[in-house]
Amino acid sequence: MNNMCLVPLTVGDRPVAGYGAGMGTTLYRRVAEDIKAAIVSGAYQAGARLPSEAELAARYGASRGTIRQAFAALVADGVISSRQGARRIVLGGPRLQTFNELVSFSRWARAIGEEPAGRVERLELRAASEDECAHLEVPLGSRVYHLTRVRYLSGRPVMIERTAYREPVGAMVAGMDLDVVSITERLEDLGVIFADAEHQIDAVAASSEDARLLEIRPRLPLLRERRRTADPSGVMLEWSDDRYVGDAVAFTVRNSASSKALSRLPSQR
Amino acid sequence: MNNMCLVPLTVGDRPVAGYGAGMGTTLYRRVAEDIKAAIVSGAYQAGARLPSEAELAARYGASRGTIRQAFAALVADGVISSRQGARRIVLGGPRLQTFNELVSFSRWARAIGEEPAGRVERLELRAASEDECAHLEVPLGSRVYHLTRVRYLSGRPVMIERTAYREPVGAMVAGMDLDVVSITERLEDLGVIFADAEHQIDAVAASSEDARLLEIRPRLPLLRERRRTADPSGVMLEWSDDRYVGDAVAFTVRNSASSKALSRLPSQR
DNA sequence: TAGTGGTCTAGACCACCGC
DNA sequence: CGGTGGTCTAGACCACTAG
Repeated sequence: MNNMCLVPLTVGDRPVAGYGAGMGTTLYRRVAEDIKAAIVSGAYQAGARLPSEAELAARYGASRGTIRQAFAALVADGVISSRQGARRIVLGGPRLQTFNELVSFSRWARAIGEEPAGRVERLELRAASEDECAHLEVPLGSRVYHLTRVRYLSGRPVMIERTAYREPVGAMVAGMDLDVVSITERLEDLGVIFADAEHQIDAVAASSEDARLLEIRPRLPLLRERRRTADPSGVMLEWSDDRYVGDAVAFTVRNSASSKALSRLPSQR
Repeated sequence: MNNMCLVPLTVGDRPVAGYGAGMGTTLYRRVAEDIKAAIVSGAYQAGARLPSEAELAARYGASRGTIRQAFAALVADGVISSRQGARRIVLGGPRLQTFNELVSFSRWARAIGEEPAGRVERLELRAASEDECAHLEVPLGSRVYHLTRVRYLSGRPVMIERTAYREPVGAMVAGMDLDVVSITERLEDLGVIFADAEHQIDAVAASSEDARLLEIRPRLPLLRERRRTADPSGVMLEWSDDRYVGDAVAFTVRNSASSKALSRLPSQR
């Protein structure tokens, strides 16, 4: 019983991605990585029963608490399910994305093997509307940067983003080569940290400007995502209205009795 | 320092809802409930710093691990955020819903103070399509129950649900008074347990049938939620295609680097 | 009934934040 | 620098599942 896929990696390991693994990573993250890798590799199919806590604890020379922490991360990600008394089982379905892939169109595009691109339609510094002040939590009358950009997936226009950036960040955005780079990644290079995001998703008909920019007919259904992103201390950084061509994109959410991260709201009026 | 909102409830307490609280509940759930209640009551505004683990441990006479478990539940729910070295802070925004409110239209409607209703358009037992067999994970040629129902919020039609139920469950559904009851709640009374759900959300144009049932014009944008729900052992119970009137409903998702439960997918084609 | 996960404790060391 | 959260241990008892 040595060459199992769940045996801890020894040397020269370079964890691919996921739980922030790396060289100086924590034990429970590595356990979670190993289990996830084993699932992705097909060693554990959907519905398969995973090893018990006790077995993994022995295999890694770790305490039970550490193994439980690893499993908890996988449950939170919707990868496995857990019930008292029974072995944990693998949940099928699409692989989930990292937080960063959700906030950055470019990162998401590359993660699914598509080539992201962007074309700036409008960039301006202007007084924020009342609505924008509320969402960005800045005083009335503040000036914010507005960016309107068309995003492409392998050459096809699939999304319009209309984003308002709060002041310290807006100035950084204004100085970028917006047609090429990922703003999110560029801002992170500059020390801006995106920590929490709140997404609101609904369906709207394409306006005439939407239709022109996306090269579709007006009134076709668009999937709208309005997003607020905050830094680690809770300061709002951006407020964005993104509209996807209806047949281009869908959102998926996995939830269970223990992990509830999605909410359904009635729209105003 | 006694009558604080975070002091553990003594006797005769009847926790309202949320973390599965009740009389014979666990300590960490009660701590989480108390904190959440304090946030909802306004004692801790968005951005406020919460008490430290050590302080709460002392106040509840609990160990640090238990308090951490309570905080972890709140982080998973997107209610608070957490970073090493700094006090936890309250995140603003809409209150999230329980898993049950997400799966059951009726429960959701009542939670937001609206009166749910339903009108059966069609109910039939027929052979499942190839697509349905795949989603319900039943053999090709299986028979499944199909239900088409229009759902109302305080008298206004806002959603069409087209649901396929896997066999053991379908028979139960067929025997219900579908115009009145919540199917989900009724099934739970009969011992069926909904444990995990996977939601896929996109935008589509209303078909002529959609338009007729929802009393709107054809081609208006609808928010479509396709949902698969499984029982605790991973057996698929239902596969549903729900379509909401565009300006009636939106979904919101809160995510952060530690809790990633949402995924964005390109649709086929 | 044996195995397994859920809850809880008491203590330890470290990394990070803010003063 | 002290306070704080992040990680980890070793052990205990209980509730539930499955054979």
